[in-house]
Amino acid sequence: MQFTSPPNPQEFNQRVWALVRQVPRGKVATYGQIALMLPPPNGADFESYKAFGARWVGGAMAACPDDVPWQRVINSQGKISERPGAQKQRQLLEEEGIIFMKDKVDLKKYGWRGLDEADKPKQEKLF
DNA sequence: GTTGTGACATCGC
DNA sequence: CGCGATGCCACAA
Repeated sequence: MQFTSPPNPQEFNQRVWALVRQVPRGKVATYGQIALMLPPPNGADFESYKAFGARWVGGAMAACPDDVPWQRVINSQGKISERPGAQKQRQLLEEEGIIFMKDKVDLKKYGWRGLDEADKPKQEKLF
C-alpha cells in the first residue's frame, strides 16, 4: 500500500533511497532511524512524523529500485520483515559480515549511525 | 462517517 | 529473548 502523504511522495522516496544507498556494507539502518534522519515534510509535527515517518519509509521501500539495498533497512527490532525473499536478504547481510541472532541483528554493533558528509571519508577509511 | 489495515515504534510482562 | 498491547497517520471500501 502506498501511503501517499508527504507533499511529494516521489521526492520523499528518493530521499529515502538515497539514504539507504549511503548505508555502508555490513551495516543496517532502522525505519525509525531513517525517518528521524529525514527532514519532516511541511514542518509537520515532529512527534507525529516520528510516529508515522517509519511507515513512509516502509512505503518508499515497497517501491525501492533494484539499485537500493533495501535489505539493509530493517525494523527497530533488528529484524527483517516477513516479506518474500526476506530470508534470502538475511543471507546476503550475513555475507556482509552481519551476525544474526534468532533472525535479529545486533543493532548496537551494526546499527548504522547517521551519515555526515564530513564523516563519510572516515567510514571508508574504517573499512 | 465508520471500520480495517499497513515492509513501524515503544513500553511492559 | 519473545509476545502482546497501544499509539500514530493516511487511505480504501
